[in-house]
Amino acid sequence: MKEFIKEKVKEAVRELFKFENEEPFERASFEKPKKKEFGDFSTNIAFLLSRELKKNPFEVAKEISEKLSQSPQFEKVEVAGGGFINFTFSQGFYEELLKEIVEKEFYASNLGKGEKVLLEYVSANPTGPLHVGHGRGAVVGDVLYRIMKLTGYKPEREFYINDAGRQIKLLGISIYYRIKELNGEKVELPEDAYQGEYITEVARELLKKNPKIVELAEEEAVKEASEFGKEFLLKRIKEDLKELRVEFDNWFSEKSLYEKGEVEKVLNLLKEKGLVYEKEGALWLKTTAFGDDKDRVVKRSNGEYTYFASDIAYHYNKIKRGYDKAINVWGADHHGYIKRVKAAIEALGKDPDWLEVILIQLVKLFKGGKEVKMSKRKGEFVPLRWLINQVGADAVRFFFLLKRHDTPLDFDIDLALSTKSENPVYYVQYAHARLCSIIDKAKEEGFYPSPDSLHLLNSQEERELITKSYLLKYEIQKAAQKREPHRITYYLIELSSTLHKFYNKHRVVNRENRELTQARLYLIEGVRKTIEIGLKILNVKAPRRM
RNA sequence: GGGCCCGUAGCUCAGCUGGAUAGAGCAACGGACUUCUAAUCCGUAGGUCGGAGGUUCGAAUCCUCCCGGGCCCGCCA
Repeated sequence: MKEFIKEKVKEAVRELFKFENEEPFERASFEKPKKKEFGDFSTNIAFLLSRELKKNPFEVAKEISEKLSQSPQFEKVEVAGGGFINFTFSQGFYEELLKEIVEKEFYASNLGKGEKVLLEYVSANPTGPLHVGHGRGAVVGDVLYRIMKLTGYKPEREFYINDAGRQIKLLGISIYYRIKELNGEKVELPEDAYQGEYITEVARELLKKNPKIVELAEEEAVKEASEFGKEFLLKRIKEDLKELRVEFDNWFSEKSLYEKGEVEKVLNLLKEKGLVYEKEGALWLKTTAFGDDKDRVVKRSNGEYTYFASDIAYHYNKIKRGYDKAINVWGADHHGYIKRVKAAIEALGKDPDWLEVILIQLVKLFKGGKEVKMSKRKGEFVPLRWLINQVGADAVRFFFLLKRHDTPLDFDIDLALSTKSENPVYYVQYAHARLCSIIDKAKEEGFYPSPDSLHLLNSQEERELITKSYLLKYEIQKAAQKREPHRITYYLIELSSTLHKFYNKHRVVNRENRELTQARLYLIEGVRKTIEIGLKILNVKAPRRM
């Protein structure tokens, strides 16, 4: 629709003004105007062209509109507001759109042109169950993946497992102490140990599996506890993700980077470039050469590599795997880290814009008007699983996409459980169920969708349903381009609203008028399909009955 | 001190690569069920888009400064 109008206008401009430069068309807006008096589609192209052509916008707009009025797809083409060109579609054009909606994959496109994109998200440490913050990142990543797939990108999903380094050792220590405790010893937990209840659970499991662990020397036991805990908790994380319907193509292990010597290799590479130096017994990367505020340690004076070091190796690995683009979904608390990683990427000879970082802001839970919090003292977060059990995966997914990912989200649990229109999940799902119910009812009475008499669909509400449904295509494109999956939820709420409005004004099944009934059923089927696709992108259920 | 993000209706937020009279939902008030699902719809009311300048034919949107809020600045991950 948008491309169609753009092409039409381009053609007209070429003929009228012998103007070939396409650049203004890229900057111009071709949109559905907010006010319906302004027609079905509108463009500001005349304003942009007026500069190039040295003519006043109104004149330019007028010439274009006169030319295009003759096209069969438009009922009228008018100039308003000093230079906007407003298009009103002809009945025939609506009919074509509707047929495309019902019969084709109208929502897919090739915007991404086969670009290979690596989407990395969640990447939680296997040192505890997922919390709600992880969940938000998971849903954003997962939905972005679906959106990019529909727009012609070649996305891949990856979870980076931090299964090496200090936090894993600490996990082992924490479990070991709990084992001692379970064994009747009185223990004082180390300051920085993981305190959560789940640690005791892991300890109990380990003790069940290998009761002899208590007889081992501390170092040995801790090592075993680390290994066991890591596996156990990773499994738990995978279960949590499954509950949320989030999947991955690759599970990438940090430890494997060390085992294959990739960390060492990449540091040597940087050393050869003269970007790594020694100071105070530690190894530093000269990130300041690429805009960072200060240089960063990659190997500590005690001989251990930093997390940053393996991250450099990880990103080097991503580069070597040949992706056109890498997108990382991170918690907002990591934002100070972006510059450093981008500096490393540049140091490795890659354009730092190759890496894009999507920051996920905090999620706060509210119930009964009060914030839900876990014990702050123990540094615990609300587990994702708990939230899913409260409101269900559908509501969790939908609510996580109710706001742009970079703004803090207040999650109202009572609202998510409400079965009124105030709850947007129900509002949208209800629209779908309502449509199914009409179609079923019609079937009982012997009516079926048919495109034979679509000319009867000429009311304001019907036309709006058609254009609104078709807009899904452009919403998906915008969401992909701007990496903003929440646009789809907003779109669905709007489409549902348009549908409910139609429903309250027009009756679909009408025994007196078979032609109109079947044409409307055809329309309804198109809308139903559109909502279903939209919900599928969010991976939220589209119920036939509620 | 440096950096990033945010400030839009009573509340929660859309809109932000500049475009026409700034939009939803909730809350408030008044209506619509002998009807394909009232889990819905219609109407009323509600705004100096934090403030001040600037750029422009045109600014919620871009630039500068100020005010207010959040987050980050470790040989942690």
